[in-house]
Amino acid sequence: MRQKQGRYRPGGRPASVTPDERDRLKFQMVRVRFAPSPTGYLHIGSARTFIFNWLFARRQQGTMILRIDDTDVERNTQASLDSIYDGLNWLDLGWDEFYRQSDRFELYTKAAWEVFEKGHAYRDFTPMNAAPEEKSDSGGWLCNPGMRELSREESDRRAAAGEPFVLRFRVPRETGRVVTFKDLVYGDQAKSTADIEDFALLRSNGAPTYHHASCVDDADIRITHIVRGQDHLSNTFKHILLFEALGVEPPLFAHLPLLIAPDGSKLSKRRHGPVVSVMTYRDAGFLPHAYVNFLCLLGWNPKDDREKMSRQELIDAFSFEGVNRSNAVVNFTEEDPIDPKALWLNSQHIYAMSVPDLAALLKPVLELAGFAVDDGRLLKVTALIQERIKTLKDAPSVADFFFADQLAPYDPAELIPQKGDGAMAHKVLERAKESLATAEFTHEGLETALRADATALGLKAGQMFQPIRVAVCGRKNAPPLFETLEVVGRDACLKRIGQALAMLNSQESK
RNA sequence: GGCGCUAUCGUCUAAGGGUUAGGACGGAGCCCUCUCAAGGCUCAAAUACGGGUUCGAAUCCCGUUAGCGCUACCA
Repeated sequence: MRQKQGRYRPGGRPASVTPDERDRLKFQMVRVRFAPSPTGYLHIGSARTFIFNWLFARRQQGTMILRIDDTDVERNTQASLDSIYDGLNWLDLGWDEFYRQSDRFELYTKAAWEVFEKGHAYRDFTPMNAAPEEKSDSGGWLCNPGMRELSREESDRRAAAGEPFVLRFRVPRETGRVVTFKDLVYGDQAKSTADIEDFALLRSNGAPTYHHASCVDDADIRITHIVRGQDHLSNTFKHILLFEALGVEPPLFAHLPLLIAPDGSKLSKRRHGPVVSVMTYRDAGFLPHAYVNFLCLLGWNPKDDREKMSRQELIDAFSFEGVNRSNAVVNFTEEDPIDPKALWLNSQHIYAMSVPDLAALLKPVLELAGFAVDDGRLLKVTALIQERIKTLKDAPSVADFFFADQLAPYDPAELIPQKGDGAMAHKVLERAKESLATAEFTHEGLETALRADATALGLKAGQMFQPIRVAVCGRKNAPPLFETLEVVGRDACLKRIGQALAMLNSQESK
């Protein structure tokens, strides 16, 4: 499968392109990237950004690139990186090329000093922990006074003397120029250079900043469309200036509305807990594609009424025209941590699966719950529970009685039918015991026999069936009775009915 | 504070000058029915506020309010 190509394999070689290929691809081939920084697990908002990039790439027959933005050595951890891969692998979408910024530091350093030599950057020797109060005053925040105007000689002298500095971009604000670009989602954007601050390119430890490394990489790997969260919309003006200083044409931009919490705040692990991690949805028994489908519907629509869509349908329908501009709330509460619509969409995808496919997914879940799972029986059970589970994780609690040797304890009062009493339950179960011992053990045969029994006893169908259901399933709600009996099997049915009768007897004797 | 972005049912969204403002989730009710589901039908539920422009505004413009983002040697 093409999508599998880019899957991360620990120890595997990352995909790459040769310079020759690059020139060929440059010829208007769409190239997009997802660029997470490994400072935590894969956030659902990041996952959605990845998905939109992927959809656009596939739609345009372009290239999907994964780039790890790990320029901040202080904050990045291997554990975070691994959990991001876990999340991406679960989504099962894949990528075509891979880059890691920590492998490419020389590229950024070289580019930064080129920008400096061209006069678009200057050394700022202000100590790292300098008082920030100055910045909040009007105008003062644009740059640190004095440093911008330092002569080249003085700058070189202080640098040679070992004084630490950050390399800062020189925004051409005195020109009064207005930077503009057309965002594929948000439309025409404009900002005066007078309102753009001198941002850092290189830290005092020599490491590049996000803005710098990101732009240098985007230029180097020939990204054609930057598709990212709307939180970068304001940063884009800086990036355009940097692209120009680097001497390259800026790519196109498409910013995506953000995913937010029900109270309007941004999703955070501290405040909102595990709902912000994609792994939560895997662990909750979601189908990866169902969750992808759900995320797509947050901030995008196919311009018709479709909700449940296949991967191919999403690819075919995707465009930035369909992306809207306001942030989308992920609907969850403390009691109900999963968005109800996500749950519904998951159930829709489960219902649409073939029984063997679903059974294959259910098997490990049931085994994990401690059941010995026979494949033949699993297929039959799957058909019966398919419309009764919303997630894979629902299966053990819905299908337990098909696999357990011994039923979980239940209240014998549940055996008593509507408008009936213990005597009626007793009568029903005795009669059923006889019928089940001799009836043809298929759902048709069982239905014929048990309906005849109900008539013979002068009972309504429900009054006849409910005690049997409870005796065999251990609860009032279960799949259709005759199919269920058939799958449970004659011996187990008779045994459980016998146990139910014993429970009724001991109740009455009290 | 400065700059930028956004604003339709509780939530996700459609309608980009003329509709009884549509669909979906969730909620309520009914039907189907051996229970539970699934499915079908019905109901409640929205254009933040104020000004314009126009014969006509959810839609265009301005303002207000609210939310979000950027304003780091985080990304």
